[in-house]
Amino acid sequence: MMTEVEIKTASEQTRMRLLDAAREVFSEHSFQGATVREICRRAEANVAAVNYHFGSKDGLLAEALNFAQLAALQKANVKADECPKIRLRLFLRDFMLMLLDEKNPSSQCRIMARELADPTPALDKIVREAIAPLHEFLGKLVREIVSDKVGEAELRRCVHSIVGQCLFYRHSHPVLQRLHPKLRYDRKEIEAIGEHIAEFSLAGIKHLDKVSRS
Amino acid sequence: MMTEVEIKTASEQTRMRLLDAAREVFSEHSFQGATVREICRRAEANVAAVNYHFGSKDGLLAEALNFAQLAALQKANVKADECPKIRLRLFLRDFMLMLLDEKNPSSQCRIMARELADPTPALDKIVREAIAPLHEFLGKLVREIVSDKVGEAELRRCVHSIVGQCLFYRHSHPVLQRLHPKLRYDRKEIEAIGEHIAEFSLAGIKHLDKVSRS
Amino acid sequence: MMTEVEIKTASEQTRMRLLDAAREVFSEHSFQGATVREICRRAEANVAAVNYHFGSKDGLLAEALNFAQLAALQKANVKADECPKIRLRLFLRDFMLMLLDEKNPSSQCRIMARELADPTPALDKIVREAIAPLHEFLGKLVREIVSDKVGEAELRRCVHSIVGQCLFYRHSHPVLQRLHPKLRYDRKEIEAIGEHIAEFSLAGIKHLDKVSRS
Amino acid sequence: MMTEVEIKTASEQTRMRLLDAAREVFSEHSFQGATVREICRRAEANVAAVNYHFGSKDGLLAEALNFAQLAALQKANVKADECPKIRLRLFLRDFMLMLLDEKNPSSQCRIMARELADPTPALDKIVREAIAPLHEFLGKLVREIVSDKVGEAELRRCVHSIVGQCLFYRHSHPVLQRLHPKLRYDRKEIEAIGEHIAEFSLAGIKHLDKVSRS
DNA sequence: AATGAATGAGCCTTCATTCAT
DNA sequence: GATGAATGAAGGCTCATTCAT
Repeated sequence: MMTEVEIKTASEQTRMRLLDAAREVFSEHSFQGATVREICRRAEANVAAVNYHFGSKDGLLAEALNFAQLAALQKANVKADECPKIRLRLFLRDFMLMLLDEKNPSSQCRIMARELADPTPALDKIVREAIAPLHEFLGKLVREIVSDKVGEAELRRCVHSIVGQCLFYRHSHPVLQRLHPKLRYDRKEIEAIGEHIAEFSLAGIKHLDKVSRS
Repeated sequence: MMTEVEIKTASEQTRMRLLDAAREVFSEHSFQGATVREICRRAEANVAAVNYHFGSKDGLLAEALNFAQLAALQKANVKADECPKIRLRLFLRDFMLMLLDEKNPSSQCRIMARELADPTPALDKIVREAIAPLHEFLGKLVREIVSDKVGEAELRRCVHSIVGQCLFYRHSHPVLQRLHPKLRYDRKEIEAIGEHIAEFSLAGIKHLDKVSRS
Repeated sequence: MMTEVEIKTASEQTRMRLLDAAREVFSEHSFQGATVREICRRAEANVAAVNYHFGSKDGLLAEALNFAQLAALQKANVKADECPKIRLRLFLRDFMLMLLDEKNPSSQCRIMARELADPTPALDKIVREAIAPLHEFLGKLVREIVSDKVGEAELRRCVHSIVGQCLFYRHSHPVLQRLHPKLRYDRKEIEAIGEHIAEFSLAGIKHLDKVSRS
Repeated sequence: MMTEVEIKTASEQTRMRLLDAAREVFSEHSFQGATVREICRRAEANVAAVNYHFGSKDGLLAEALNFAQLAALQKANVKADECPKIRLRLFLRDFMLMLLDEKNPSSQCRIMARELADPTPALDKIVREAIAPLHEFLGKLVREIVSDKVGEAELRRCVHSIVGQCLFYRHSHPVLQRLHPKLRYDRKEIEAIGEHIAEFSLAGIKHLDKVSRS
């Protein structure tokens, strides 16, 4: 005899498997390129399961996106009692690991990175729940580093410069593979990239700060 | 009375209209998302016209991509008898105008930016003919700025940082529109962005150069 | 109230209707000439049904072909405890009924006869599962009639002569209709044809046997 | 300056090349399987040439068919002052060479053999101009061998048996290639086949004659 | 007269979705 | 509640044919 919890879980298990499979497939192909059938096949579920559980392919994407890890990263970073430069370094290392490390189970950021360019019904949610907070977080962090003389527009561009560098490695992955076939994104390489972006960006930020003051 | 040139082009006009429409549609949707029918509709041509003129949708993409303008930019830049820093500034301004200015008829870079993440049969061509030369060009330019102490890997990452910042504005356009609805990419704004990327990157490059020397 | 068998078949009915319609259409037109739409129309099924149930048009042909009846004929013939000549007569009568009798639901042989000349992906299967066994069967039967003096090549040609005569009536049906518009293939006529082929062939075989011995 | 004859020939040459190419392609693929483009490609003519010269694909087939060689064969055979049995042997040898010898430029019979089963607008012409005369010719030839006791129906079946054996080798060529991959239709093999059909058929005919007399 | 360009109907197939159980 | 079966719109592409020169 099954307990109610077990029954719930049994019913929830398919749901979970679908979400996992969806994250996998959406991060490999684009939203358009992914097919409901492939997702259901990997989740060992019926073709109709997606529509049954999530209403539509769009609904599945919306639910598959869960930015808890990204939010946790920011939260943890804010708590860290370090100077802002060190916190930027730490954040960039973790963020790049999240974006590039295949072993990292959090593929939401990889999906997010894919969908940026191709407006999906889910894009509004992505922007609202993940990207806007991320930009805000980075904006505050940079603001801690620079003086008030740096204008909002310039500050925003600094954030864009940082985010742009990070996303580039994820977004242009197929290109980089062709340009440098030997390159492997192991943990060491990813950390080196994070470190590079931090150094590069901190120098850029400081320079712009200095220019603004004068 | 038609001139000889006009007669020649008369038979080429459909071809041109198809290429123009293709560039439009490919840069709006992804390669997968674009449909031959939509392209033909805009080109006021028959559905079969694409296959007649270009063999296939793939063939159309391959022909629609023409990196002449990007190559010209690099060529002109190399000829400029300026110091490398100024040349980087100039290049970034022109490159951003190419990527962002809607009035700029060269949408190839916009298409290119789209296809980076989603390997298409045409990606190899894009990498070979446009991206590899671009990276090589920027690598040489950065090398002129830094000392030999900076290793190849670090130099490559500097190029990635520059390209990443540039592509971000094109690639994340739908996102940025949602984040900052008021922002308009007029010529002045685009030039400011180019200037920002130049300042930001030059500072980053110089910093990494200094670190390498020590 | 449905029996269990009916329930089982209920979900298979569309499949069966598709197979029946396919056999009909494939035997009327060639594989190339037949269209999935026409098959689905006759089966009162959706255009996508063929791909859903059989993967492709090729897959449908492969499944539509089922040589059970032809194999059964050979099996039953082998068991018959008669002299080989009588068994040849019996086989030819049944084979011609299979090929020509419109009332005979086994249209596989009619499809088979169509595809012989126009290699289809399914031809290999047809040859392997139907034609090769048929030729082997007839080869053995003829061998029982003739002495060992008759060489393999000659024996094979005897089989070809028999099969050629049989297929002619099926294959050249449209021609024969035009040549002899009054002729109807009722059961009596078909049996007369089978009897003719048997007499004609037995005489040919015996003659070649005699020639080989001398 | 071109002479009128040369002009005519120049104009006729494309026509001829189209007919040659059509015969080639029609005998390789079926009428449906053959494409106008492929024919024009081989004839080094424009895609529109077929419709220009022959009105349609159907018209091309109708004109491509020319049974002169087959008719000549029959005519020559009738003139031969031999006994009917020898004339049957001769005819079968030449007919098989016409059907099977790739070096034989007369591909009409090969086309004819293809189209028998798939009613084409051209089939009526084929039957009228080639098949009916052929059957009549063979009917007369067989009649010379047998007594008046043999009925018309039986005589007709004898003709069918002969034609069926001959066409089998052409029609089932793809099958025979799979059954006996080593077999090659060189001149020697073709003549052996013709000889076999003659011996086999003569024995069949004589037997049926004897049966009818009794 | 003769052709490169263009046409549109139709092909097989794939897709997200809905239906009947 | 959950699923195998079925749907129909749309996809890229091929074809014989026609058009404009």
